[in-house]
Amino acid sequence: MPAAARQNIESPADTRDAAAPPKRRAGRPAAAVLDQAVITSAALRLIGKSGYDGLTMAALARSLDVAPSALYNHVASKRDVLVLVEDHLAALVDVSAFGSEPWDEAVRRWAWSYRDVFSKHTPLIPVIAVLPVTDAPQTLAMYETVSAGLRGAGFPEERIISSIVALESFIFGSAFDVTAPADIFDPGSMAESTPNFTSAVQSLAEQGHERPADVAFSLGLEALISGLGALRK
Amino acid sequence: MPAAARQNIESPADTRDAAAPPKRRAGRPAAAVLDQAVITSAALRLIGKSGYDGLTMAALARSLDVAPSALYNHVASKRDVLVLVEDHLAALVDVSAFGSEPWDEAVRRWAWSYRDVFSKHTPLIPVIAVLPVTDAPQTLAMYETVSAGLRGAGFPEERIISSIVALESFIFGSAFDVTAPADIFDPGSMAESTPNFTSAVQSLAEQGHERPADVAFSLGLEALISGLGALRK
DNA sequence: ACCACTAAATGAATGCCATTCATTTAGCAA
DNA sequence: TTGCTAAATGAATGGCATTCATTTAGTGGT
Repeated sequence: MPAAARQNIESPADTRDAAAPPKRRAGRPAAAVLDQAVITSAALRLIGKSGYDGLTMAALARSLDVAPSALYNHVASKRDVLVLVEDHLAALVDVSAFGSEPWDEAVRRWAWSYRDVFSKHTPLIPVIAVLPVTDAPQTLAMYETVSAGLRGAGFPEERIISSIVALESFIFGSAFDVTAPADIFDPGSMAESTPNFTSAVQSLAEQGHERPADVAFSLGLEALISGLGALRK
Repeated sequence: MPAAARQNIESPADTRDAAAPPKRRAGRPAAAVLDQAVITSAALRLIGKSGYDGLTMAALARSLDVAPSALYNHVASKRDVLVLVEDHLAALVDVSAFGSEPWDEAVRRWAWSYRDVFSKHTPLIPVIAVLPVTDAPQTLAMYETVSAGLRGAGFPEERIISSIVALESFIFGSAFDVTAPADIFDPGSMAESTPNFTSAVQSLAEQGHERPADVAFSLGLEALISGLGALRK
């Protein structure tokens, strides 16, 4: 299966229609049905419709009107499918402000965009966080842009990667936070034994923020931006 | 499916009791074998030995010399087992510096300890991050201590929870980072097309830090501490 | 024009998995 | 003594990712 090697994610393709044409028995098709781009966009469609629980190799194959085993001619494992999806999403993260805006504003827009994209795809985070950059070219391209931006802003060379990692860690953690239920901090019957926590929760609730996760994200992000910025040359 | 191959719980791979005990047929035991504490510690032992991939309901039952279905008398689902484990770990996080040290030093110790505990248990993070506090009393106790500490340090009431969430998001993200492979940032064949990133990686590597993840964590944590601290009353 | 080779499909099989359920029985309360 | 219930069993269900032998349509070489 030499063709199953990863890399290079192209743009999405067609929308497969549901009308089932005459089913061939086996053998080489008139034209190859599958490739990594087709698999990636089918996976994204499936995730959008059924969530990550619905993303199974069987369901993915079904959505492409293909046998599950056929996928393995193009992908070595389900994890590979997740990597393809991840790299596709990385291209959606907005890095456009690097080069046109001051560094801190560029970081701000990048971080919000990054969090927003992956808050809808939190099951990918454990995959991304330990994924060698080589396997994800779009992700690598994002890092290149951010690195260049920080260097241009006067970040010392040896602190650029650490700064990105710190920001990214915060972003990933915050992406989970977005998906938490609204009442996650309701102490319920334990309220009496946790007075400080309970009143802090109450006090935040009284502020009536629409999305409390945004408040925490803004707070942390601004702290990181000013803290990291203070260490520039 | 052949019933013979389905379940062999009488596997000799038993760590608990080398002497084969007389196996009862069914019915109520002389004394109940299982409860949540027993299940929790067996799960921790199993995770320590085989990792989270090895934590299956079947393996857990086997380690307790019990049928898999017996677990469901004490736990509603595998997720429940994970919650039990999570709450056990929360009790290991060091909050002792709150009350005996200045707030920033207390936060520092808490954060490092929190990260260290969960960096060995990253599969729990997607569970914790959306878990209502009511379901995890030890975790709630931790929040109470931290809340009290921040209040004592002059944090405005309505910013306490957001500050904790920001710190916790950073901690969770950083816990993943600890488990990343050492060469995660090796650009490989893409080095030429990513000069800024590549030289930043190179420059960090030349510093020769033993654990690069610790550098990023320290950098981000100190930024958060000073940024959040600046907003006190 | 033939032929060999190979990429890309099939469908069956493997060995997992979590969870459900009818059944059994020990021990306690009445 | 009777009857109820908690806590166990073992079988069954319907998933899951992955592997493999097999098939066949094109393609490149002669």
